[in-house]
Amino acid sequence: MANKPDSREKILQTASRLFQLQGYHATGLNQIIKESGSPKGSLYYYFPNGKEELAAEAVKYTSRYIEAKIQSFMEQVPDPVVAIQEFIKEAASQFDQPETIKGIPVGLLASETALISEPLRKVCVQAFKNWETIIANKLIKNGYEEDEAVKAGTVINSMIEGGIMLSLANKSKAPLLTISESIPLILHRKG
Amino acid sequence: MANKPDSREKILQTASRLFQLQGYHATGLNQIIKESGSPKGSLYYYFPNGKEELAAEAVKYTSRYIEAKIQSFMEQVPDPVVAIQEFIKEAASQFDQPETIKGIPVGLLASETALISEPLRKVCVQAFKNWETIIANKLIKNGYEEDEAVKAGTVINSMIEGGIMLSLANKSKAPLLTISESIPLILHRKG
DNA sequence: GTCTATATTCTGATAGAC
DNA sequence: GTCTATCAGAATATAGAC
Repeated sequence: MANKPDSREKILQTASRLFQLQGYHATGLNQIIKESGSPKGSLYYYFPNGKEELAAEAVKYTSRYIEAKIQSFMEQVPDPVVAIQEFIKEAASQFDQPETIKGIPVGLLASETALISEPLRKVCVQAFKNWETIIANKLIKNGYEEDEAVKAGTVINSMIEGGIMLSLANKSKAPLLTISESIPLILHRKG
Repeated sequence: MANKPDSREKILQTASRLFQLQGYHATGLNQIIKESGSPKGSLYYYFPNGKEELAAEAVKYTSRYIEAKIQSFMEQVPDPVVAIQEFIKEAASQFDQPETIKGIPVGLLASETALISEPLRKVCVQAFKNWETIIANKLIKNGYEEDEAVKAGTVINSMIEGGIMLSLANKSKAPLLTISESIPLILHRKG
């Protein structure tokens, strides 16, 4: 059980990176198979439903990565305000120099496909929900009422996604850092 | 001076609508000329630099429209918190039923093109800056310190753009309404 | 099962008729 | 100046060799 679907993994990894960076429509299947080094036949063998299926799997792949990262910050930093701020600062750091930008989670792909593909829309919605739940659970664990925690999760997720978009457009980490500064305002002490 | 560049205006109007709704890469020039009823020759006559120039003009066109709308809310509602909340609620209303969705300002196009077209990136950045300035000026007029007002403008703009994205993906106005509820937290009384 | 070569459609762009 | 017909290339997808 050592060398199983290594080719599938490579395609998925390359696709995830390119979809995040360029979006759905700007990323061609030819580019994916070229950069991953795999032939096009493998792509349709592993993802019989073509681009849409590949993109859906890529979103799940990216989502799990981000989930793990958020979870890690929440577990390691006791104060939820500081934990969220540290996560945002880490996300901001990549916008320092344009050539270091690695990806724009799934906001871009979600916007592109929400009106044209139900399967893709649903995996994006699920990704957002998972992230928001991790944040909300951290807040609940720290004394927040459930309803307030869930709403705060949505607000913080919006701020981060919007902030990533502004940082990308401005080629500057400044917008995301400003967002980070405002987190204490959203999470005023409750309990 | 009655029937001047009526054809140009029609192309621009159709292009603006489609770019907002579908994004840059998903919107073909053929679709624009088909829906606007104009021939392709006219498009390249009025926009010699092709798709990129047309998209840049479309962003400016959309930006002016949104500017006027924000300005209108800021002038008619005295309290800045209520004014911003009313603007967000109006933006949210279109996500009630999917078929009524008119557009996603410029966030989608900005994300798609930030890394591949400097001219497009710059017009998007300018649009964001204009909107943020209108909000910041309203806050300054109501006793906010300039530095705080500018930062609040960025935060609110991020929340709105992120909220639009979430509402689009969820096909629900709920995320934007939650954003609206959280505006008082950002704009706690200062002066 | 893995991969290559090809089919079909559509893209942005242009040349040139009127 | 206004528009039509067409270009070369890229898109997704498939057929079929091995």
